[in-house]
Amino acid sequence: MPELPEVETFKQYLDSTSLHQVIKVISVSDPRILELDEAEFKKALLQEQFESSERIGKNLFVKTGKIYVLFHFGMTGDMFYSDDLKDEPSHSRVIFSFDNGHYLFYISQRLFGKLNIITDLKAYIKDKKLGPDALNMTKEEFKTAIKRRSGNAKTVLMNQEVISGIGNIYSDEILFQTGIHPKTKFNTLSEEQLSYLFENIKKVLKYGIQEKGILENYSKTYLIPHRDKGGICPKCKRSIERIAINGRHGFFCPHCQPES
DNA sequence: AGCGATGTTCGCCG
DNA sequence: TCGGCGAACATCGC
Repeated sequence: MPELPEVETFKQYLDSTSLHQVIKVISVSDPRILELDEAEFKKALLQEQFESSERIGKNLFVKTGKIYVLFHFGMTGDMFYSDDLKDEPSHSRVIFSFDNGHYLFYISQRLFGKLNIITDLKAYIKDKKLGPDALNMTKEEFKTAIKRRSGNAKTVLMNQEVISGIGNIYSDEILFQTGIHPKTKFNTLSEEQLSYLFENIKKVLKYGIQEKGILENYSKTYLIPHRDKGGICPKCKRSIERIAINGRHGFFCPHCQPES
């Protein structure tokens, strides 16, 4: 599921369900999801509580005592909270059992997600070269982040070292709403286009959060509901096209997003 | 049966 | 150094 709006939705879910409960048991059904030794992971968290969480891009950092647990969701991550083990979802990989009899399931169908323990958040962000959070960045941070970027617009938006949080689907939507062709060289965009792009990044991501990342519910005026073969542009009613960029498939409207 | 999927990372090449 | 490209990771559904 997860780009920024989905991870923000997970954050709100975790904050409203899983804080301030002592972790009594951790069950790891597939250790490949852990970026560290399973014993170390458990040692760091057992008898601790999740106190608060912080999201940066697609990363969710959950604080316990003086460390953080990093939840990364890959392409198919999810979480689920329940008071009954029988509710265990398919592809649940790690289960946190709390002292109030509830469980938090970390789900990852394709095992592209990762859990880790982070002792120094600032150092981790620096090490990963994580760009400013796409939702929370200021205009100044945005301008600094994109300085001298010459790659195509879609690739730059999806580069987590430039701005963090935007993935394949939302980059398409943002470029669609801004009227920029996905292959436009970033450093050819005008000041005006950049301002409009900045506004639309915020607007689209906020809308996604408001809709809890449930793409099926998105307004038909968005590109997202039309991202399939035979899709029709909601603005001009012409055909949506699919192109390969950055090892992914992007969708755009050649009429509303002309090549410059 | 084969392809592709909301992500990240690495190696190769220009 | 940057950027484009392809592959790899692992699984499932269309």
